[in-house]
Amino acid sequence: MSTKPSVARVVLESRLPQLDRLFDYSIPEGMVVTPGVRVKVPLRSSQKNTTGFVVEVASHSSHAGALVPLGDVVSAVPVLAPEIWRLARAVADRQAGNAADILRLAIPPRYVRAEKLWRDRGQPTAVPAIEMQSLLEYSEDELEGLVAPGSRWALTTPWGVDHSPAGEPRPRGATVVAQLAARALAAGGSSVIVVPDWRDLEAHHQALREVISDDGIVLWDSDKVGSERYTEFLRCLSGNPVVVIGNRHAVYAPVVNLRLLVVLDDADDAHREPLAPYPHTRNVALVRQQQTECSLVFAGLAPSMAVWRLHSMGFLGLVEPRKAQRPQVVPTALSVNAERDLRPARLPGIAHQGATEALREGPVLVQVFRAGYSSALACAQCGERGLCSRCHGPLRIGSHGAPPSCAWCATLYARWRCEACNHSVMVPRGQGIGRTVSDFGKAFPKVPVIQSDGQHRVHTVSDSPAIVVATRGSEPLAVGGYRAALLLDGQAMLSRESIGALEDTLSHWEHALSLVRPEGTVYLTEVEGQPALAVASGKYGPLMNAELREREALRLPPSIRLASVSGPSAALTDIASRISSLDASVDVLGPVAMGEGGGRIIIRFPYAIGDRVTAELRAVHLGHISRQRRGVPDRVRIVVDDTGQLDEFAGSE
DNA sequence: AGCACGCCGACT
DNA sequence: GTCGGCGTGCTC
Repeated sequence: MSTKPSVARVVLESRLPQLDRLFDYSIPEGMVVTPGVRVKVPLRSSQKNTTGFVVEVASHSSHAGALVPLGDVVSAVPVLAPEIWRLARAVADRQAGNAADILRLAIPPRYVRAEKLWRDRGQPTAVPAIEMQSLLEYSEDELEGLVAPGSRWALTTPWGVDHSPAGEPRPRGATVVAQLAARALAAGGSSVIVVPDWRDLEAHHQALREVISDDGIVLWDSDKVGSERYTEFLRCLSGNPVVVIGNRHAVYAPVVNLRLLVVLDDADDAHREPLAPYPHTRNVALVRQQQTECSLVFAGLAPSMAVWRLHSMGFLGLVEPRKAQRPQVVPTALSVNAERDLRPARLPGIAHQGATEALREGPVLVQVFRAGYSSALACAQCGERGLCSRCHGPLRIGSHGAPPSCAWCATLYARWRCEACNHSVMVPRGQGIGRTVSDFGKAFPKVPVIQSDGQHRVHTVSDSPAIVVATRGSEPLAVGGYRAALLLDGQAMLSRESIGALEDTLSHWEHALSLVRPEGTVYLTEVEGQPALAVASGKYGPLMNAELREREALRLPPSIRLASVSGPSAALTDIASRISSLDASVDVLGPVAMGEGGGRIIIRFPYAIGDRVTAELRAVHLGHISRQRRGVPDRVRIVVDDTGQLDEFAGSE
């Protein structure tokens, strides 16, 4: 009997939970098969060939039946690194989903041309140039500690704006992260930096390029065209340590010798994976850190609830900037003024005065909540809703200057008359950004007003006096830093019916603060109590601890884990009973009806029994697949640890 | 997903 | 007697 490897264990690229296990195939004589390569394999039942990845080669199979020979090797490039396979398996188990779905996120589609070019070019020989700098805000010990193998951190990034040699402004935090990556690379280790959106990607890429030469940087950008994505992916496999900077899928980058894993702004919605099995970057990163013993850094201006929980448990160390470049914050809620003058209705006197003074020297930021120009319209005279006379759909303003149109049937209304009072002027309903812009234009007639929102985002503003009205998240960077900022809609942001309202609000406040000069002043209107105290002092601990205690009492995340299951009602009752019989600490909310014969339940369970619950969920899911009747379209869908599901659940009740 | 296997009603 | 309905189960 020969002992040479003749069996390939393959994970199939199939979305079916029934096929989410390894299949053994015999390796035909003369075929060169290494772990990680993509292969074509026959599946007897579904006559068609599928593809898969070789996870390992062995000399014996534990499969009782005869082995079918492997089809073809698609490419000799081992695109599935053993480390990534382990990660995919663990993440899939955690999410009660299948590993192939994770691999779909982790391994970009193959481009033959890109692969040829990469192979012909060969391995880069030069070691990337690294420029390490010391930082004002953190000691050298702290920086080294942040990249120490096996360590885990919540890192508060500094406020303020840095500039590239070309004068491009960018958040100071990007400089700090770049220095961490430089230290990891100098120690011979790779870094993976996962950021929420393309703006952060650009800023961090820029900061990295200033300290690490391009051959040491991999840009993992899902917005790139496929061939470029594949090229960058292959560069991770080249055998040399690199720094990968990218958005959420970059967390799966198959780098060699991972030393540092950074997740920026983990509370940002962009870290929620919209594809099954919906793994959140934060959770993938936690699994990967556990498996590889790299250092893990959750970086941001304000901690998320989940990160704060891990910190308060002692699981994450906290590192904060030493030299606070944080501007002074004045909560104005206690100094409400009664006089009526030309100032915007929402703006207290002290903030108005501060803005007036600051505007003599430079730009002032006004942060508002509503996204975009309030799209719904109402009669300016009587307030009646603007509705389409044809189909009764809501009228909207699309772009600036364009006439109103119906959101349903797209009829244009160049000349509109209110049905109630025959008035001819419409205004946005509610407090849109357009309203704020016009209010400030009236209150400060000599100063230009710049508007930035989701649709029309302004990247940077100059150092000359201007009022910059921006929706939260769309604040332009000011070249010289803002002289002052007004945070207008804090109360509305805080009182949203969303579990993420607090952390989201804190992070947007801190972001606005970070764009203001250290000697500037930030005025926070309307907000009182603990949130106002926290942002004024910059000490979030008491507020976060209180919030955590409350969530523990209410059994809300992140103090417990969540799974939501939607599907046919019969399946839900079965799943609910099987899961809740697992342990007394599990409880089930619902079911809430959702459409024809279907509904949704929410399962709450403690972290300690997480593995058992997700494994059982998977087993129950499989059971319901085989019982599924044809023609019934609503399948069972399981979403694990997505707080957005809780918001939707609350909204549907 | 596909596809085969398998056990009950109306047909040459 | 058989052709074929689609419920159930398997895929190395």
